[in-house]
Amino acid sequence: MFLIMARAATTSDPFNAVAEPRRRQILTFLAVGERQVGEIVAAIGLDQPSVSKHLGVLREVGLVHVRRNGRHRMYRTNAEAIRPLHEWTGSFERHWRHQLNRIKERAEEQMRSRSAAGLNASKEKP
Amino acid sequence: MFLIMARAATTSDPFNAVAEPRRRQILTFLAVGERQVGEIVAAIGLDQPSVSKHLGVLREVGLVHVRRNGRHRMYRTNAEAIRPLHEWTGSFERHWRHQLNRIKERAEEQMRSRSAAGLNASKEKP
DNA sequence: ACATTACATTCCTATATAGGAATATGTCAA
DNA sequence: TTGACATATTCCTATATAGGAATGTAATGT
Repeated sequence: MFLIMARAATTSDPFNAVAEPRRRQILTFLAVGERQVGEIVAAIGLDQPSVSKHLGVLREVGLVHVRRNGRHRMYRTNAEAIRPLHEWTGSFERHWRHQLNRIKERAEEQMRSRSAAGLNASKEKP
Repeated sequence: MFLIMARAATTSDPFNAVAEPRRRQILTFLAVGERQVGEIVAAIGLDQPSVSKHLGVLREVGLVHVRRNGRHRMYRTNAEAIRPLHEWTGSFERHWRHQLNRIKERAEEQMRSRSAAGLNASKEKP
């Protein structure tokens, strides 16, 4: 079917879908509650067709849910679909905590060696 | 400078950089400790130039750090750079918790109404 | 100096957008 | 029915890849 893969489709998974800043904006805007497309257009400051297309992508990966209400469509963020991203990034949490600890430890060691070298010569003012 | 924006550059921010599955694989592999390129190639099962290019992208957005060691280059994941993604996705945590609560509540209500309707007719076995 | 090893970079191409413009679809109101 | 309004979809185009092939570069051993 595909000979070469230029780049993964934005519709293939949430990771690709949220790579687009406007879509992240939309998700944040729709997280607080249901909004119709016109409201999103007004809030994001993008033309209506573009917003509809972004919503289409978000729909395909399940990041938003839609409900028809007369001639309006009420969109809302499906936070559940964002959870896998949170969990993947969270798998690195212990590593950044570890990195921070190393930095802190080095800083403390510097403090100690400095005060040991200068004794009370570096007290209060340089 | 730019007339139209086809799609944000992968080198522009971590969100775009981790949109690529192979790069997520690499980040996971490099999270446990320093590894040289050859080891990544062997582990990921991608040709060396491709791995080097992915590493180039990850380098540009600060997701990995490099250290030269003779003719080898030791790469490691910079977990700190993943933190913003974790925090952005985490901003939706209260929403998915809320969604889960609503689902749970509805399920419980169904249970109640079912046992109320069937009384003890639905006990143990259907 | 020279071959070898370990990576990085460049060139090429098919593909997947993202935005703009224009058009289609669907719904309500008079 | 006709019209107005709210959204979605289609067509077009410049752009940014991702992978494959080939090449460039730096460091080490002899």
